Amino acid sequence: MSQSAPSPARPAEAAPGLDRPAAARARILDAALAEFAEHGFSGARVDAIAARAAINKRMLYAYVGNKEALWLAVLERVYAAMREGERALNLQRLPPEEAMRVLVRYNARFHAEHPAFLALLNDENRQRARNLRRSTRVQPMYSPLLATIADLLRRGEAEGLFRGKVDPMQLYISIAGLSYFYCSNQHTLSAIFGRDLGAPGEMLVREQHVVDVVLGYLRPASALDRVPEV
Amino acid sequence: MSQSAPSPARPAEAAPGLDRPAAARARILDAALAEFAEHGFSGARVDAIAARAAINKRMLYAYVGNKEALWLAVLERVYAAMREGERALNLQRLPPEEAMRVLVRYNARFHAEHPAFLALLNDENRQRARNLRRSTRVQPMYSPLLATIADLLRRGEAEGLFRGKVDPMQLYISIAGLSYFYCSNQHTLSAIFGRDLGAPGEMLVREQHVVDVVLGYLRPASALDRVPEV
Amino acid sequence: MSQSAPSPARPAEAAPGLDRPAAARARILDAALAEFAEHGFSGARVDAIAARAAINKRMLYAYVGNKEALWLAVLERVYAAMREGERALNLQRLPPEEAMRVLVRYNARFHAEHPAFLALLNDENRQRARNLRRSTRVQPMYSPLLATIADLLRRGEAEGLFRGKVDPMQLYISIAGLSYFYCSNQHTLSAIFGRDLGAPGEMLVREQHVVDVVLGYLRPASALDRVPEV
Amino acid sequence: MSQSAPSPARPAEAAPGLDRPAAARARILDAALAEFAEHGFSGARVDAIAARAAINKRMLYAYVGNKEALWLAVLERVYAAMREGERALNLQRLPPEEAMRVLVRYNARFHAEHPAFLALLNDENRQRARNLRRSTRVQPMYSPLLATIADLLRRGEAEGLFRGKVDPMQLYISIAGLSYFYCSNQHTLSAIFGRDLGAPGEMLVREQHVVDVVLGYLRPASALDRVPEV
DNA sequence: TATGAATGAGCCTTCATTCAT
DNA sequence: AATGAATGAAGGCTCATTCAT
Repeated sequence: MSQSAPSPARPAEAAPGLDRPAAARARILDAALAEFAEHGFSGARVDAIAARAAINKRMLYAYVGNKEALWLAVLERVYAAMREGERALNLQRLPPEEAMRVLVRYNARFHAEHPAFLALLNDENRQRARNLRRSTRVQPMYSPLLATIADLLRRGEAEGLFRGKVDPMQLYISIAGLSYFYCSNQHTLSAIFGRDLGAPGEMLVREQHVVDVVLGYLRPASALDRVPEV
Repeated sequence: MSQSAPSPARPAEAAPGLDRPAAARARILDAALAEFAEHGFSGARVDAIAARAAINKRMLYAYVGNKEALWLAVLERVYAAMREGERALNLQRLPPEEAMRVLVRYNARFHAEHPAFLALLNDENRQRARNLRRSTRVQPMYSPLLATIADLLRRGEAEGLFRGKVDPMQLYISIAGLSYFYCSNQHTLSAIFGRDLGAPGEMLVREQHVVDVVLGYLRPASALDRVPEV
Repeated sequence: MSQSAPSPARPAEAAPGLDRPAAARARILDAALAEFAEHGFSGARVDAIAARAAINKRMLYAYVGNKEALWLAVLERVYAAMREGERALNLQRLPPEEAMRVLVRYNARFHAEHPAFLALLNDENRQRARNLRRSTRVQPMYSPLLATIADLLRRGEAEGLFRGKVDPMQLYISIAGLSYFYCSNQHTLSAIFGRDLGAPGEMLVREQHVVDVVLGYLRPASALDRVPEV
Repeated sequence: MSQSAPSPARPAEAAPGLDRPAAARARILDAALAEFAEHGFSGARVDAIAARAAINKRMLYAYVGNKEALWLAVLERVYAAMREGERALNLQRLPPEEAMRVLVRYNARFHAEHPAFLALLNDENRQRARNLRRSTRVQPMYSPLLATIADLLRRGEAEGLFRGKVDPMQLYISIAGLSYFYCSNQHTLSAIFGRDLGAPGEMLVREQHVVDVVLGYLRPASALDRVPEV
């Protein structure tokens, strides 16, 4: 049909705004993310990725290089997505306490909604970040985040809402860890505690708990009259 | 037969108190833990495990069955070790705040000192706890822990030291997550933040931070005069 | 079309005296010779040839057919070049001994300067001359050569310079073999004898040796007063 | 049957004097030589080698390592065979002229009877002796040969049979080259000259020619009365 | 004429597992 | 109890060749 209608606007492809190669590359990365998350790096099968992406295996290699390059590309893309979401929160425009709550909830939900990302990160850590260390794109994403958090803490402390002397990096790691662990280890935890921690209700409970922990921790010693509410 | 005849007279083995098969089995599990942690389940090589254990590959199969059974055996052993350590803390004999501190620090150190355990758990979660769910040994280990924590929280609340309405399981997951994430993701975090988070000094800083977060969170709203000290 | 219109006015091409297709074809053959010589027929990559020739792979197929046709084209061209050089020596105009020396030296230098030709021939022989046998162009090149050599031998014998009963073909094969083997097997010989036989000085020594062998052999039994000089 | 007759002399194998692994290894090398000679290194198929050797592909890798190691093993074995034959000629016990004739004929026949060796050498040279250079076993085989030839030349010169100032290495390369080229390039030469140079009769003619060339060349200037006979 | 994308078969290598002793 | 040899099925990657434009 696109042959009989040679409108130059539509590049003969379904994917909107992407030419054929770019669309194929995107399909490949999606497929790879899924496969890697399900089976880990070693367990993932390039054939399976090609099949998922509905692309010829040879083209996959033409587009991405090899399994390792594919891994790194996926990793970078997913890091970028997470950071871009954080950036879009515009935390600096919110009052400190609300900003903190928003950040915590964003993290919790991102982790809950992107189990593949967690799986990927875990395997990358098993390899001692061998691939990520080679990337020049990820590290620069994180200094703005730390700056934002530092600013938040300063503002909160100035307003008497937050305790002082909190290291932004440690705090960020705590925020992330509180929901990361719950999501990443959801299956073993469920098995251990005999409870389905992946159920929607349970996720919400956890999210609230994480908010409570973070804000509870940040309370200044003198804030007897303030309790974090929902 | 060697089980029914624990005669200490036969010193054909180096391992003290273990008969030959038991020693071999132990060597196999050690080797498997290391190999699995380094390469993940799929990446681990049965040949490599046999070589590490200095045992014939055929014997390995005779002792453990196959790769999957090996995985589960390793997993159970490591869970048991961790829980046994927690049990030995005898938290119920300590005052609530100190008990909490001890529990948090134990967790932090266990995670720091057993990276292989974390790697194993991550891969098990990637498989949706397929193997762990089959285990009948691990789940029973954890109800006593939750009971202990619940008791701790009750006592702390009664003494006006802890806030009320804290879910023991959520708290335990938080305690674990705060140090788990830091240790498990140490390499990617180091890459991202351009800082070696595995350095001994950094580990201690983290440990203190985790203690602060947990106890800071647990402070009751009215505890204006209490600040967690080192 | 560019053949029927050899207007020198259209300078759209760098190659002088060649229209576009012919220039492309020449580039392809050069590229193929190099690639085939380096990697052998099976090891040569069509992609690499196209890249070396700076031409689209599809065009390569349009111009030459396929890998095998390409091989034959290269082979024929290189045979033709060698024979053309021999023809241009105009041996029949020289006195027999000098003519022989010139022929021997030409051969030696051609082999030394065209290692790719040797590599090609070797691989063609491995295939039992499968391709060359299909060629109708090469065989006719060689009868004039044999005639020339036969004439040389006759003249030399008549003048009492050469021994009699020498088969021109055997002699030609000997002349070729004496330098071919040295050049073609230069690397293994160098390894075996622990000496770099490819060094310029060594090549000259070899060339002189080959002249000595051929002329020494051709001496008639009664030629006590003649010694081949440099 | 070997089970019911546990005679320790027969190692349950058909191959005489070889245990199972050694026999398998020998079969592999034979198969590899044939395959490499027919198809070159790149064209040779490991599957085909395994099939020819009637061995499981996996075992082939267990025995030899990989394709390259296989190549080198074959190369070394064939070099050793050739040199061992030369050594067994016991040239130093023969009068110089006869010794030379024997050496030349041995070379010619070895080349004629081992086309696979030639094919192997050609491909090794295409790779610039990449593998052979790594071998520590081949080079030492050749110094005794050169010493023998040098001794031959000395004795011949002393007896007034050979010319002086002949470099043993150059002479050896000439001897080899005269028959190597004929054999190695037999198929292209046959195609070019329209004659089957591989026919038994033709081989004998060539052999005689090579003897004539070598001994003809070696004649001293004053040896008017000596002509090399058959 | 010229080109980027596509393809199916095949290659080297490795794996978890079992046989035969 | 213990071992070296064996195996069939993949797995990552590449190739010569052709399609669609």
